[in-house]
Amino acid sequence: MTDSQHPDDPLRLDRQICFPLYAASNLINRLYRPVLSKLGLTYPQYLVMLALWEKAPRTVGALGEALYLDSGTLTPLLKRMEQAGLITRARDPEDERRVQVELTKKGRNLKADALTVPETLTEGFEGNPA
Amino acid sequence: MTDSQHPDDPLRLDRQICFPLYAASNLINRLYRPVLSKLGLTYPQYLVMLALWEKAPRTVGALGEALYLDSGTLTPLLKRMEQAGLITRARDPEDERRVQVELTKKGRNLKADALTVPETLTEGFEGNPA
DNA sequence: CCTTTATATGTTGTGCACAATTTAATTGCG
DNA sequence: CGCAATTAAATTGTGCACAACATATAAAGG
Repeated sequence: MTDSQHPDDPLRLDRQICFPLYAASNLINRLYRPVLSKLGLTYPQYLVMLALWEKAPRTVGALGEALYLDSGTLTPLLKRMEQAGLITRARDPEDERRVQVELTKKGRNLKADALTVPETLTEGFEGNPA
Repeated sequence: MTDSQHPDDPLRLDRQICFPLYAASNLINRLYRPVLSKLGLTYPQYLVMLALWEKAPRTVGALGEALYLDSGTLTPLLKRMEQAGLITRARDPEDERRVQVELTKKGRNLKADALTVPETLTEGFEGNPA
């Protein structure tokens, strides 16, 4: 109906490349949320943990570069993670402008639990009976 | 370096499918923001306008189905668009549970300006000198 | 009728995401 | 040295996005 009325309209929703990307990103967030909440993490917090499990300590700026996020997003997020006892935040004595983010023991130990996350999310795919 | 140390780690950031999707969605938002701000729209508001330019009036629920968003997201967003004079919100007399969202004249007229959005965003691609 | 039950939207609270601005520390450079 | 320019984070304000809950209307069953 819409198609026959406006076949060439560049503003048709089903012509947009970015909309499915936006919708998929929201969907991902919804899928991860119940799984990650068992670990006490949100999706962006989970990404920070992935980055830190690979390499720590890292500065706020280095985390932002890895995750394509700025300090206005990361600072409050990291403060919540510090409150949760997963990380520490400390000014770098070498350069007092920088804040070094380090894993706590609790933060390092969380990786063992996180290992089940990828498979939990792929359950139900590829003929999985669940 | 990370690869040689943890070649099989399923939690490596560069093994995640969802992370590039998340990062791309944020990037899209950043790209659209300056272009859409000239129209007085945010990206989700732009999607609502696309949906309404195709078919209006629509209920809040129908918009949510089209855009994969719930009422907790849409209600305040639609109120801001109503404040901006782009839409009207009115209870459906047929079924008072429903709220019909209709375009105002200003909202309909905005489509002419929005037609430049897709090409503005693709400038710089495909050997475009800009 | 009249009481469930379902449906549609709104409200509240938490947590991003980002632009714009601010603060503070470091680096140049004359 | 002295001071402008740069860099790194933090702050502020706006606007999503969603879960959990609340409200109100409508439909359905006895």
